[in-house]
Amino acid sequence: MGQVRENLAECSLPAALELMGDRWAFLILRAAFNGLHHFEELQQELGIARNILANRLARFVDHGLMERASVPEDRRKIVYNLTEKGFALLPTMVALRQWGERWETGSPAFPILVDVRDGRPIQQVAVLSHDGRPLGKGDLHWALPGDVEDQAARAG
Amino acid sequence: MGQVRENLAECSLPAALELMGDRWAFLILRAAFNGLHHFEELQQELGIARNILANRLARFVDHGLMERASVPEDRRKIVYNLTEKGFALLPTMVALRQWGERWETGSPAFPILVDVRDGRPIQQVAVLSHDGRPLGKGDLHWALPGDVEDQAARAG
DNA sequence: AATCTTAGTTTCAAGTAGAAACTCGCATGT
DNA sequence: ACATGCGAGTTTCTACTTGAAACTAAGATT
Repeated sequence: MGQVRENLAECSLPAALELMGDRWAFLILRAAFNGLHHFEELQQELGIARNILANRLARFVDHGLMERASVPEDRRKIVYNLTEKGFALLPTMVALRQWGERWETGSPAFPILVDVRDGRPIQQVAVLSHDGRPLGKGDLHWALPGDVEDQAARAG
Repeated sequence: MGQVRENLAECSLPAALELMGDRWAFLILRAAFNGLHHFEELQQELGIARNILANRLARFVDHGLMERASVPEDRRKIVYNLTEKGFALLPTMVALRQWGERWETGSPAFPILVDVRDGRPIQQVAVLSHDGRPLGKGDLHWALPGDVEDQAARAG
């Protein structure tokens, strides 16, 4: 992989990490993916401190990852639902979980994610080239604006 | 997506997050992907406090994400290199960055990652079915051990 | 009316992050 | 050989964050 020393701080990773860069963020997200929508459910399932959970949920709502609505049938209850933006973190979450399975816990944790159509397990999340080849260690390169347009022009 | 309330804590996400669940972990990783291998380089590039950097590097080495070696030509210098395990976090990191580009900073940050062969930008990291279809909100389901083997047997 | 639930907030102790100064082995210039 | 500088940390001390537990305030239940 090439060396690009300029501009490392200007990418969107820091922005993403400001929200997701703590121990609980992905765990709350995963619980939400799994159909937990209420404060008490989340708190008990995760074992997170109540103040921290309240703080994180508020942050998620502020940043548009979740929507907070009260339930009409029982107006004490609040429902937290993932927005499209929140759901868009699924690939990241799955990638991290798969990494953990492969390299930390030593493989297939259950439950596993399957395609609802055929019940088959999903693929490993990978970095793919434009035509779908999986890209590894030596296959990647950082490019600046000019480079990419040149290449696209040459290719197309 | 189905509801699986049992067993949420038994998956590998918490294990992965113990290592990667802080603000700096992915930034250090990314810097390493980008060819920064020395303490001072990392410290200056990231603006991280020296004690925290030292602590994180030690943890990465402990957990086998990086290898620490001293440089023969200048024995003051230490080189930190990603192991296979560390490199295996690339899809997670790229997924998170792409999410940030799409939803936080509002798109194409430079430099971008391209395939070194043809110079073309990489695909969006996605969750794919066994046959390569991208899977979205309603397409996923959590399955327990028995379910999956049944399906595989039925399909194959 | 009394009690229970849900979703928080408050309080305070303990832990972690951050900035700055310090150490220590090694290299370099003279 | 000696002074100076550098690379990779460590120490110290302050400020912020986390976490556990108790508390609160609407709204539901009996």
